[in-house]
Amino acid sequence: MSLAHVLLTSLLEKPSTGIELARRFDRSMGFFWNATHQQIYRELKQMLEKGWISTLATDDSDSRKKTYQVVEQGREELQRWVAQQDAPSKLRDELMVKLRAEAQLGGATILPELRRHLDLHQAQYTLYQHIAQRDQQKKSDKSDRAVMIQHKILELGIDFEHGWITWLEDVIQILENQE
Amino acid sequence: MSLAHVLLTSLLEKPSTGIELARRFDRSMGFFWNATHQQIYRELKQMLEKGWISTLATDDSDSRKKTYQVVEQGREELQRWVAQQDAPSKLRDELMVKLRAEAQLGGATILPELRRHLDLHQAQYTLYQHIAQRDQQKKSDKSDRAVMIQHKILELGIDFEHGWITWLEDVIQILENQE
DNA sequence: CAAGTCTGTGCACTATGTTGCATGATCTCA
DNA sequence: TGAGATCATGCAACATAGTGCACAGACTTG
Repeated sequence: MSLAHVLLTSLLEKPSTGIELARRFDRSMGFFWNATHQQIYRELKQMLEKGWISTLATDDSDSRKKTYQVVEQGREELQRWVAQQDAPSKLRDELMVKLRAEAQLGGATILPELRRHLDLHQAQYTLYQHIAQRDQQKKSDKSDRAVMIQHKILELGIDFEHGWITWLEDVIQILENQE
Repeated sequence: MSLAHVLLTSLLEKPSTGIELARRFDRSMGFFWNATHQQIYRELKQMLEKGWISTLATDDSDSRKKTYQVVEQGREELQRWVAQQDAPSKLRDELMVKLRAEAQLGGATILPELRRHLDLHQAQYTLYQHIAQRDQQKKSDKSDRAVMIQHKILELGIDFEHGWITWLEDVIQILENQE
């Protein structure tokens, strides 16, 4: 299980409420991990029980809103997890299965799906490029290790999207010519 | 749920037993989908109940071994699923979270993990290349649509591994120079 | 031929992820 | 100021995935 560790990382970057975390998953953190708000609330509750995080005292007491921060024990747990060896994440892609299924079934029903995915990847690619540009202007402080790492992670996302786009264009073209 | 559809595709390619399917997941099919044998047996049982597959009558009756094949209803279900729209699979990568966590925690404990992943991706890349070469010799029949699609899927795998390798080498080098 | 290993199937349990709904608090604007 | 939107939290039920263990039959070797 590592949703907890994703949340610890996110909370280290900035103490937040459940919703704020969920929203961050639609952005930067979500590029390589995503979760619904229910998962997040459930996990936060468990992390609180384990003593990895605590609520900020500064919270307005008449609101139900709770802001969480990482405590020492949580930091240690994260450190332990980072050093731990894990297998590379497995790629699990429905589109590839569909392609292969269609190779067996015959027909060209997959083409619209391929085109749709191409559009989606192009949109994602553009989005990443914008973020990269914005970051470059905001913090030209390249010496900061954390900034550099975040930039590199974004770069990987861009590379992957580019790979998808090139590949999809190629496959679509081949399949179109075969019809 | 789509493990069932992955299995349908695999069974269309060749009627098989549970174990044979599991083994195939360690190879070609496993490049973009994987599952344990328990998942597979469980799913096969349900697919049998739904009437998507049947057992081959030719099976040796004193052995418990069962060979499954896709029946018409299963073929229709697969056809339906292929045409259906789905969101692109989300990338979910622990290594990226670890990197980002380490950016917050400081230290360089992540470097060995990065090097280990680099090795693993290099091994995978080499494996894919070998398979591609072997396939090229075996079936130079490029006009076959199914063969072409399988080749393209492998090519995507190769592209991804190459992307990882380049990126990891780059990041490792940068982090090493910062120490 | 007995003991050990391998093959193939499967159950039970736990972990993780998803969907639908409920509820109180806060905001907003006519 | 009160009706409706929307924010933030959460429960319950369900669906999917993964681990650990068990067991029967086949194969193999001293």
